[in-house]
Amino acid sequence: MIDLDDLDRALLRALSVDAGISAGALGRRFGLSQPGAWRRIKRLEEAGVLAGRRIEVDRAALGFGVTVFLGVKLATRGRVSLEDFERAVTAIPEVQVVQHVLGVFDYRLRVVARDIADFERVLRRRIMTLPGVGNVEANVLLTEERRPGPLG
Amino acid sequence: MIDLDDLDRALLRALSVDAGISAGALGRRFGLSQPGAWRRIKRLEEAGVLAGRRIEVDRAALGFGVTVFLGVKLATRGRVSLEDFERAVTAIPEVQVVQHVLGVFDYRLRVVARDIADFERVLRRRIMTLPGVGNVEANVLLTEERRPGPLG
DNA sequence: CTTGAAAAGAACTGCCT
DNA sequence: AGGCAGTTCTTTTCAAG
Repeated sequence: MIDLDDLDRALLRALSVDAGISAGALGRRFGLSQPGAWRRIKRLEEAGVLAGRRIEVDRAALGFGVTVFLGVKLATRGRVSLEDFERAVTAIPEVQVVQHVLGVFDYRLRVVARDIADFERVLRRRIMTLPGVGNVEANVLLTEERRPGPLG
Repeated sequence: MIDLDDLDRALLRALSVDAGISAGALGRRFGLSQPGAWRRIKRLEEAGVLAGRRIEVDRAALGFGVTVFLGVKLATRGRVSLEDFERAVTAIPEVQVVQHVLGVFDYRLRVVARDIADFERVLRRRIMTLPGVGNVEANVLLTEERRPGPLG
């Protein structure tokens, strides 16, 4: 667990908005030289704070206009059912995120579909047939806003 | 709404795992020249499919070991309360994601905290005091797995 | 920490098939 | 659409203050 100074936090915030900025541009923005900014970024990567670079895919542009969050409560319990469920849910292409959680539900899923009719097909034929599924609760995404979050 | 061929899908899948791969390396992997791969990536960006490049920050490495998903039902209704709620919730640094949803809840929040005691502080002093908050439901994150999802 | 420089590599452009 | 060759820019490493 490393702790960052203000400059590290500023760099992480800028990279959270757009990871495509060059080290030189970042340095100019925050009063550092190009190698100076570069070394700080490298240090954050080696410390594991900067865990990776990912692209953001606009699902709506690909015709997947519906995103649904599902809370899933398993009916059966025990170690076996968790593994069975995870293996089966991972095989569904429409499932984008699988979160094992503690609380009212056992799992939270992020599911994408072309439209509501397509989502109903996924729900009935894929989700409800998963091994051990009990209660299922759905929330349809309207808008989503990501924020930098706390950085130490 | 553009539709992709197999090569576009392969490129997007590879970039979903690691957006740091160069166009040259991608081309070698899928039988394209460097400019060939580069032009496809550029086309995906201009079509809006590749919406951006983001970094992934490991919150646990920064001392934020607890992630909680909150479902929030507003008590009061109407256009005003939605905007009030959104403005207030956006000002909480621990709130990483704000999702306006349809269903049992009105909003879903992703909240990070240092530990459970810290989360309780955020919940009592920040979340429960938000304008219009009614029912709140919590799920604590254990593990999370992201998958490429469908690409057309 | 900085500047400056140099080598390697990646990004980008034009022309051609 | 794709490849080849060349140019420009960034990354990456170095020396020195």
